[in-house]
Amino acid sequence: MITIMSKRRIPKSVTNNACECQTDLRRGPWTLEEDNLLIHYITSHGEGRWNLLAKSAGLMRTGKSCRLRWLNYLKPGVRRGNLTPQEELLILELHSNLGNRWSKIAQHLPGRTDNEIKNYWRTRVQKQARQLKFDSNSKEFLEVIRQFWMGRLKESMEQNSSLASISSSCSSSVSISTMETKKTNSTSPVVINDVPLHSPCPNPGDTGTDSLVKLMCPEVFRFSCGNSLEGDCYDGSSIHDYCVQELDAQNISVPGCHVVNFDWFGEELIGESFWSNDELWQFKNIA
DNA sequence: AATAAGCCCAACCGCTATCCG
DNA sequence: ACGGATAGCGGTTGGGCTTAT
Repeated sequence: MITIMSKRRIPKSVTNNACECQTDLRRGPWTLEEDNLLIHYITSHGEGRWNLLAKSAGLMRTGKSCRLRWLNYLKPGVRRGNLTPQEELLILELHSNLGNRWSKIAQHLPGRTDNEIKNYWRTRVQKQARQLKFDSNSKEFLEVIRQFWMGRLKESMEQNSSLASISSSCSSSVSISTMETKKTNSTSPVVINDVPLHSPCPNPGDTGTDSLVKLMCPEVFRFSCGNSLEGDCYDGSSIHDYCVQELDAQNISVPGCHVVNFDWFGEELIGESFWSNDELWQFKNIA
């Protein structure tokens, strides 16, 4: 039995909602008693006909409210709690294909609701976009998501799977090019590895750091291309210093691409901190 | 310790699509 | 074909909680 009490809006009455044609309807957080009524009624009579259901169950709620409460909270199988890296990755992938079609995305994540996914997107992903000063729907931000966020998620999944415990002196580096898309035989759309993943770095041997430089400041990347960055173990500060140094050394004036006073990310950005504060810096495009 | 700011997410709102008589 | 009821969707709100000052 789900007994999590809602902490939301203070219940209040609304009189004579024109659509619901019912007086003195309750709004706000659901009480345990209401939850029990709803669960009991649906267990006995099934879902559907929500307005009728609300009345028959003795709930002073709109049918809409009952439906939402059931689907998002009470229905058996609804999962709560933090999204797994697999789920996050799948959401990012699906959103890149489907856009804000939350219900469609939710169909691929059993137990997760469209509301939850929507909230995740708004609170986590759009927050990232704001911090990077991107439009969350912009091509640039989508690229950042593909290159780094997804990379970190895949990396995390690999680490969690304990398939390899390679000790490295550079565990925090982003090595997208080495991330493999593992295949499974599953036909379920839920399985992340069956989702066509975006291509890794175009250059074999390209390091995550190189990719970051390339993405954030292509002009610097071009100068460093082939010379790499002496390994794949650079934190954000090093990259920034490198870019500034290269820009200065080459006397590069880069239209639309500056390395500006960067602003490190906080530690607790996204769940398990896939983007650490040493991996990205803020930059601006100057048109 | 007190207060402010920001985050999280359940719940609501408005709109559109679909169903059904 | 029409209109009302219902279902479903995406956007928005706002209150409790956490963190920063």
